[in-house]
Amino acid sequence: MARPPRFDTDQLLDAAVALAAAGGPAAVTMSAVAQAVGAPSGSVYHRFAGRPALLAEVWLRTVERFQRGYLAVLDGEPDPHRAARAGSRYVVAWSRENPREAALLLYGAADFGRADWSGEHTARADSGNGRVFATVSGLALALGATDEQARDRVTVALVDLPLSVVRRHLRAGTVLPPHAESLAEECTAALLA
Amino acid sequence: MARPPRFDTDQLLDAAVALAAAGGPAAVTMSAVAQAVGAPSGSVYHRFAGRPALLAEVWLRTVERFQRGYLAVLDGEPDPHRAARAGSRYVVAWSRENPREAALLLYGAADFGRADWSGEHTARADSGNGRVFATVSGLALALGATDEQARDRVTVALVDLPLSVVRRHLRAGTVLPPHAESLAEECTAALLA
DNA sequence: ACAGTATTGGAGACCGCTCTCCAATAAATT
DNA sequence: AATTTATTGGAGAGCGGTCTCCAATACTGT
Repeated sequence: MARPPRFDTDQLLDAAVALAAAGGPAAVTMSAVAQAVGAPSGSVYHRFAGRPALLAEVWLRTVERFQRGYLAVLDGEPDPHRAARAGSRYVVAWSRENPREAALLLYGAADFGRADWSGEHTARADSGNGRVFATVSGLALALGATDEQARDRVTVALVDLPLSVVRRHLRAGTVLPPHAESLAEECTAALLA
Repeated sequence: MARPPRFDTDQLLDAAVALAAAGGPAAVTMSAVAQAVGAPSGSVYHRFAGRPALLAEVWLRTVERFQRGYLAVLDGEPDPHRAARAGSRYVVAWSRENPREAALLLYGAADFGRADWSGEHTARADSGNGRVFATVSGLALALGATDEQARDRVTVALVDLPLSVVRRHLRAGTVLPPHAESLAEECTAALLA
């Protein structure tokens, strides 16, 4: 019924991921993506309404891919301490397997122009964040964290700390050391003890 | 001997800090800085050789201001455990007092165009990082960290973890909760126990 | 074979940013 | 008062990025 596409959406987003990992969100321009896959700029604008839409899609695809596996790990383990350790380890392992996409996540949605996103895109972002927040809150409750500081501590242990372990390596573009998974797991366990 | 300056270097750098805190490194353009202080673009180019030089100066001034106090705290306390706790607390307290400059430090030198810096600027950056690295290494030794994983754990406890505590609040532009200092201190202590 | 349609391919207007250049200006020195 | 010098003030060229627009294209269903 129509001419088959030579450049599909995922191919363009893959190029955008590579550009962002190498040069930050600012390097993700419509022309750079077009040039990276050898497409004319018209093809890029055919799939994305504009640069904000492209940035939103590349951010959301990446963060949703990560969250899917992360939530599966946290929900798949009934014991909260073991769930926390597995989650921490998962963050590092996922970053090792997907270094370019992990480098993206070290930035924030704001760096990807969240202020210019459409309502649908911001809603998708909020929805994903809400699911993670709910799961972490449930885990914090199971761990007996009642006051705000204790809940913040669980958040640090589950989310921020494993990201810290990988941050310096990803930013430098070097591979993660072999012991990174166990380091993150031990640190998380130490915070929850 | 000459006409007195209406716009001095620190004034321009202050404007650059505000712009970076609000919109990231990409928002720090020569014209934006000029417009922020009401100066013509010529005045900005009179003080900075170009955009890379401006970005280098704003990054280095900020990171050096932070490191000065941080190293003083770490070196001022002979007991390594107490030094670590004090350092962790200092990171949070400094961020509370200097939210815009702290928001800068959440980015990396690479985001401020380190690749385009002059030799002098990269040398300054390396020198500061080297001093911090030396101090943290000395502290790790005093804490009995022998293998690489143990030393990484000290680095996480001293540097990455307190930064994680403040990251989400700074990125969101909200004030740090009152218990942030003690949260960071307790987490650091837990990792070093 | 034919018509319909999504997609390509690229030209070009528009805009903001970088950087250069130079005359005008205002203090300090003699 | 004359001279010197750092700085201001702003105009404008050049460049790269965004976005629009439209003809050409290549495939699908009938």
